[in-house]
Amino acid sequence: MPRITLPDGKVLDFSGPVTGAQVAEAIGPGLRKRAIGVKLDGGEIRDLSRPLDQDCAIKIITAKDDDPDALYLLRHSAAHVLAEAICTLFPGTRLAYGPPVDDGFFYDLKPPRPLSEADFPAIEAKMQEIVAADRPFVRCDYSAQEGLQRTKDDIYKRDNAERALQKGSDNLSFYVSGKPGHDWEDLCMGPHVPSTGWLKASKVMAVAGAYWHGDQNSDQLTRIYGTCFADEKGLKAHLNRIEEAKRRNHRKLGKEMNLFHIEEDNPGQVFWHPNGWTIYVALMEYMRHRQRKNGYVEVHTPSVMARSLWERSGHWEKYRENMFTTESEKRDFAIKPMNCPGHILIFKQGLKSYRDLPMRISEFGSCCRNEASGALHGIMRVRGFVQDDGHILCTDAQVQDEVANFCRMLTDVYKDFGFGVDKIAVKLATRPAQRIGDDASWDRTEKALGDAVTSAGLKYTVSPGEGAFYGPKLEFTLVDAIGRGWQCGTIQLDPNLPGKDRLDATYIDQDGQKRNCVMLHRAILGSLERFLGILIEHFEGKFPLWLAPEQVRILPISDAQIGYAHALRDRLQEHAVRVTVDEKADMLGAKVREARLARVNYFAVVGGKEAETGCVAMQNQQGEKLGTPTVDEFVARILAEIADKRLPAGMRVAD
RNA sequence: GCCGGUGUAGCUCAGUGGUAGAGCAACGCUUUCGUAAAGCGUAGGUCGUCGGUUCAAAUCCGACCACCGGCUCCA
Repeated sequence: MPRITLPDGKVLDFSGPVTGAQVAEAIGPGLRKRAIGVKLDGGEIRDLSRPLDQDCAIKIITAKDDDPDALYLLRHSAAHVLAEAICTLFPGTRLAYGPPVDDGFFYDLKPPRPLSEADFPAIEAKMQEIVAADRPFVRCDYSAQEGLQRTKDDIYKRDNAERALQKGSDNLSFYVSGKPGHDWEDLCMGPHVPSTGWLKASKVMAVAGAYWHGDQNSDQLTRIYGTCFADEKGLKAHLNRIEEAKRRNHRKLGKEMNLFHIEEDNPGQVFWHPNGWTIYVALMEYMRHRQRKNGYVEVHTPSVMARSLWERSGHWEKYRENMFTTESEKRDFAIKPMNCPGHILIFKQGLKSYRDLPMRISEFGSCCRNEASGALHGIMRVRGFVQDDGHILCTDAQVQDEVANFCRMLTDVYKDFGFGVDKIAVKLATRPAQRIGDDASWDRTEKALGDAVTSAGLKYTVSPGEGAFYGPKLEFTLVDAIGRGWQCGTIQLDPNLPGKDRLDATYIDQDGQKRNCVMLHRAILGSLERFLGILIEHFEGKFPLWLAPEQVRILPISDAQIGYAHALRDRLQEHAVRVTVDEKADMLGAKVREARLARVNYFAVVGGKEAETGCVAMQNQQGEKLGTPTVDEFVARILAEIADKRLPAGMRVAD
């Protein structure tokens, strides 16, 4: 006699086991028609056709693009349709694994021949056939033995089945797209939508390689990515978002705006051009200012350090593969991949008192890491980069305050780029299986980090087991203007590196005893290269005035105003405004067009009228006319906006 | 590093075995112009690199390099 509680608190009593479909029907036939699944007690999602045999709170899931549960169901089912289409078109295909993921789903499989984008139209056509047939997804449960028998010819599925049994399943479920024993079936735990007809808005997106179980030494599989939405509108919006991301691509804008380039012969290293370096320096100066305000001292440590130092820090053993090394007079050296050892070496100069703690050391640390060639990605993933790095050497007791202060500093910084607390996702990564330190200290430090986040007005989720072997960490992910996440900030507790067995950073405590510090590794922007890449995409190259490479362009209408234009330029330049004059023989319309396409923040049109009255005709990048202020007013407006670090309209964050 | 794709002028791209093209940008001349493209002209390429097939290769084959999408990696 299950009692079913609905989301609005209403309770339905049934005389016997009911299916999700029957509950939906009981609520209303309209709902029944739109229902695709049911969610139990906020957790498990179940097929509409399966019984609900116990009291539970349920949500009937309907096909909606804004419901993650609905998308999960649709995409999981669409993965089956994709797999069926490929198996039909390419007989002999072995299936491995096909889960829903962010933005869609994939299916890992081994086709008889390599698949490429050229195969997509045929696959999509076959999928649409399956969808048009509107065949039901039918769940068939088999005993372990029978289930294994059904997968015996399929090594990956067989492996999956065995794993499921090991995890404690007492039977194995298969889903048939249509009639059992007749239509295509796949070992799968479900759940699925009622029938293939729900999957009209699906699309094959990409092909990629993947390994079985993600293991490089295991079989190489083909991964086909697809996506599915509740309706065409959702799919179209998704495709538009992809187009939008392409428009904002930092590599494209970097070229267009002449910010940087990367030489083909020198992969992973950025050549910053004047425009790009202007932004880079502005970022660095900004962070320097923030760090000073938060009690950091700035240092600079060598780029090349001897092997012996890296051996003591443990990097030579654990991080060797990612380090560029060199040699001089028979001694090995490495280019630094991290700044932490250098900072500890500075700390260790001279005897430190408890009064010196916490010591907050910052460095715009230029690091090189030998990233795998396939991992390189524009300026987002490079081999040479600069971090807004910092290490806080302190006592255990100071950790929580230091982390809380850090969180506040971080939210202040992110706000200046338009990322309010609602755009910052925080993850607390806790103790991994392989770790040092006792459980009591992990309990304490994990709690300290969590409490520090909360006290800064942020919320966090826990990633169990994701911490480093020596301590827990926080990771801060920014959500950009088009909804993508970028992990930037981090703070990580480390008692290992400053410990006795490593670099042995000590201080004399109040009681005269020598004790080891703990250390917090922390960064807010992370790699400046990457952060700048993120900003390019976030702002679509239309930087706030304080960051923009070309803040003002003066457009004389004819050569007669060039003298006036130069005088205006000199006025602005006195205040270090980044300004140019367009002296080309073009007509005004062409100059305006170019200035706007170049994403210049403001342009000042000066013709005969303005020259006579000492004014400028002011306009912004968006093409809004902003009146004809006098030169003094114009300069004042520009300087005020720079000083404010004002963000583009619509991106400002409320206090 | 692995899988799939791509590589032609500064940029965007056309060119499937027979004399390397277009638009934009650049440069020159004319125009001196009032808010998203004035007109005419000139110049610009070892077709990613190396090797092979062929009378002949941007085009076909092989190797390598870089980039793109993923995977992996990120003590």
